[in-house]
Amino acid sequence: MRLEALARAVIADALTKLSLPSPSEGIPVKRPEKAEYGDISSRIAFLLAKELRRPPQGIAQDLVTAVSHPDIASAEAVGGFLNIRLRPVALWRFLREILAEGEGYGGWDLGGGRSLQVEFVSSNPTGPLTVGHGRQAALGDALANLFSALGWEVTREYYLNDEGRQIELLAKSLWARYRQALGEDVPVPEDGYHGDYLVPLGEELAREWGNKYPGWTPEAAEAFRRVAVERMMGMIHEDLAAIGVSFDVWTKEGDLHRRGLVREVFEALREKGVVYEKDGAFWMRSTSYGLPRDPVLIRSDGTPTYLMVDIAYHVDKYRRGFARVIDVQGADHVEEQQQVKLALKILGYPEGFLDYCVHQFVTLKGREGVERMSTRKGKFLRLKDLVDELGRDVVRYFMVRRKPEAHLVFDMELAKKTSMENPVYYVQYAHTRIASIFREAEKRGESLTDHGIREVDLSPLDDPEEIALIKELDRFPDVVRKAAEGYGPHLLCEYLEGLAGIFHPYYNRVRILGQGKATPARLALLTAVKTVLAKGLSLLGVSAPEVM
RNA sequence: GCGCCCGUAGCUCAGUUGGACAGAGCAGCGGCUUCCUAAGCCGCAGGUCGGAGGUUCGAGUCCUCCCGGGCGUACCA
Repeated sequence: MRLEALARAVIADALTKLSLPSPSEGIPVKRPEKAEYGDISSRIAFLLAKELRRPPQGIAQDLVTAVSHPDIASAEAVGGFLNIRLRPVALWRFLREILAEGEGYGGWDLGGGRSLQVEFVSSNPTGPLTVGHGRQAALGDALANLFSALGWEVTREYYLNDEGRQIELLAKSLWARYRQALGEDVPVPEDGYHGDYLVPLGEELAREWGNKYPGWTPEAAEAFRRVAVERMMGMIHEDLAAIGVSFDVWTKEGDLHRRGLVREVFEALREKGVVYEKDGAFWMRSTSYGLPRDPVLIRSDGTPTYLMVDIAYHVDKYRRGFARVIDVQGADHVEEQQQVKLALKILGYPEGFLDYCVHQFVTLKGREGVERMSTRKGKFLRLKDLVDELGRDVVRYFMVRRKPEAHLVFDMELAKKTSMENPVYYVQYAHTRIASIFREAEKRGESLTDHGIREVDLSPLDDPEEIALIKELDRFPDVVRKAAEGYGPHLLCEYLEGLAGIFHPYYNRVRILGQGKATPARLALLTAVKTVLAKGLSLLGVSAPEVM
């Protein structure tokens, strides 16, 4: 049992003793910011005050007299709050439980093995991945890890849009580069892809194919489309490999069409009476449901829009048996998201099935020319290049360090620093230091065996920083849960930096080895700290090195 | 114009279901290292939480309006 659970149990017991009602929303407990307010406090008296028509402080005082538990050192009523302080023995027991759980510590069984899909990146194969996609890759992968830790069966999925107008433009842009390589002055289409990355490929095709495609014919379009998509996918795979993200399922847009799903879902919407025809196209009556505009589902040339396919894709996800789907997408897709959600609602799919994790964009501070990135204009920094420069861990960590819905200013200066000013190294180095102590302990014959860890006397852990460390370790599972459910891996960064922030000063001040009875106790504590640091970092997709 | 997001210390940002005098890192200033790695540690200073109303015993947190910034507002994806 952890701190919050213990406090709730103790307070529930006191309420029963006093014949007071227990609030339906549960007993609120919180770790106060100030040490003088104890280890854990509750504002329960405020909740009961209205119902009982008594001042909170009086209720809190009654609770103080009724609270009794061998783990509780003291209870106080201050300004209506009930402040509880624990005996160290309770914390030692928490630590022992953490050690017993080992690497599984921090996990939950909330998912119950149900299947959940995280769809992310899903960048069109029109160019390599940019730094912006890097945020999505890091974010999506971290969320997938977090939901796995919550007990969900997680599938990572990439939606591959390998058809349509953008791909046509890509093909034509590549063809233009190919003609240029043959010495012809063919411009890249105005709204095409102007990035340098197509130049060497155009040269390559010029060598390989010679003057086989002098004009932009259907045959040329097909040939250039095929090779362009293939090569762009190759680059995307390189970028994903660089940042260390892999997918379980790749779904191609073309497959959805071939299965007739798009048509079927369109007809289903039509039967619901939300489709109308205008100017030769078919529109969805979204404004009737409060959305700002009606979107086109089927163009006047008979082809479905991206939205229509997207709706069908999500129907497919439901049929594939996912209990929950989280799409990680950029803020420029918000309207699209509203439309998809509306369509699913009209079709009768459950409300909570689909949810979006929307993130804002990345700007690079300290790098000229790529403040605002655009794949089309060829103004971007390739993800792989950033990873090559900074290392995977740094890129990953920086990308998830801010809450998704806020703009991310990627500080190149800070990211390049290898000192502990760089938060990634600050956290990793805490892990490494502990590993280093363990190696030293081994040398000196002071290290703990697995058996020893279970049996060790923890009572020497009475230093305020040792107590603080245990309390912080005790918080870890809640952080994991909040980071997952709130789509906020940044909370995990905060937590890890905080934990490292207690450890480093402690390490600096307190000797671990050669301290008699205190040594095994401290080694046990550091074992738990190390486990939690490693687990936290791994949830973010960041390594926890033994040596740096 | 309309929709969504953001606006907290010089900078980059946290702030859990509204709660106890508003926090961290960096930058600034001042100290500290014979040690299990100084790729460090300690301390000081710094904010009318964009502005104005409102709800509440209590608002950085909820509601309304305004200001500033971003994104979207395509028969593109």
